[in-house]
Amino acid sequence: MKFDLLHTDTNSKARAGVLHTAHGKIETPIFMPVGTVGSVKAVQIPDLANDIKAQIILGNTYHLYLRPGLEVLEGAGGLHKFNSWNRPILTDSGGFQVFSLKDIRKMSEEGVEFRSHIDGSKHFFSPERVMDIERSIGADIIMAFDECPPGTSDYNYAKKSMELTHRWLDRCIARLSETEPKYGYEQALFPIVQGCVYPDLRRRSAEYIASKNCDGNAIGGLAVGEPAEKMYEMIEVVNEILPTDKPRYLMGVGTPANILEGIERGIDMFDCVMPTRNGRNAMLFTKHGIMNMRNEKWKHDFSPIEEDGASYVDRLYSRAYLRHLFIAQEYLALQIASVHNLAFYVWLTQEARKHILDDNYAEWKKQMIKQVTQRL
RNA sequence: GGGCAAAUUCCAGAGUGGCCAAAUGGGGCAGACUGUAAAUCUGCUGUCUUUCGACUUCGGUGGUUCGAAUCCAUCUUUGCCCA
Repeated sequence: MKFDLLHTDTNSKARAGVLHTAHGKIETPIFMPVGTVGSVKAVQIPDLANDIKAQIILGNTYHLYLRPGLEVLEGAGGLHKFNSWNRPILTDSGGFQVFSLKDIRKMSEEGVEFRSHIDGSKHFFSPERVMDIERSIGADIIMAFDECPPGTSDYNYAKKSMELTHRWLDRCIARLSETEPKYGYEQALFPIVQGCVYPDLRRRSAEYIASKNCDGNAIGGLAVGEPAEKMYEMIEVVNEILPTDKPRYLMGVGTPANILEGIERGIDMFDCVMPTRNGRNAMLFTKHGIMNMRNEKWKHDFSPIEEDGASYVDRLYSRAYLRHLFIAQEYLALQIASVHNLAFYVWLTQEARKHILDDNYAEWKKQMIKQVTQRL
């Protein structure tokens, strides 16, 4: 995997680059839609590719392992063939589920025992097991198995958790070196920086992760309950250490404003469920602000969803119609909102890229943050 | 023409003497959501007040009672049955 850093903004740390994978290139900074179970919820592949212009999507190791299971994924010839997305895919390792499923899992040095959220059955994830599963899924970028501790963790817990994540990383790397890709193309491992909101831990973690010389590096354990300012501070601390010639992925972030702030601090890749989940819950992100499409104020507003929006749905449908679909609980509402939000998110990162290449990112960002945080 | 039953807050529908401004569901209004256990969850939904609380409501009117959505009389309307 190769990363070309094209330009760094003069007045900020924002970067524009190109990441080359076995399934095509990714122009960074980029937002990556989340498709946990192998599907970006409510969105068809043609819309994802042609309208939203997604360049890479996510899948989740834990979810795909439980359902449909490895036999089916291997039988299909990997996730790309299974879900018909022939562009790059990144799989998360299940590390986030160590956080989100904290009530139905047990952690040890060896790994994590999960109770399936589907049927309660027991499953054991070790770093080695996770690497094997990610080989079977066949994503272009595979995440190391980590623990994502809550943003409210105390120093001692954060330190122990970070050290465990580091030991698990070594085991991931070892396992990967002992195994071959199953479908004949390269899979790149991205390790994950942890350390909660503690600068010295973040520094130590970033140094450790950087020393592994992987094809890209991720920052995890942010936007999990800590204040946004802490998150920005941690990004700054970590990005001083992570190599500039490798892509940096901020995991699970975030709001449009979070993403713009992240880009300014040198992040290249983002993913978040917010555009899809919040979209399904009637929240639209636009370049002019946030809209709750269930609100009565749209009832008689027959203007387009977003006149100058990035998707065809923005001009095809009116606000009043979309509100009607949400109120009537029509499936089409979920699809329109998801397509709109994802198109906006991808547009936002690609627009940021243009302004980085034009060397005026910082001032553009300032204006854009004002717009996107408004409530319409 | 006669008999029976019923009328409750936006709707449906509980409540059958004090714990009732009135269950529950729906509808309506607003909010939350950050590597997806989420097409989910939370709050409000008689009026006034920041709170405590006050006031007006259960088809109409008039009674009984310390106290009525609940009991009585009568009227109105609706449904069913008999002519």
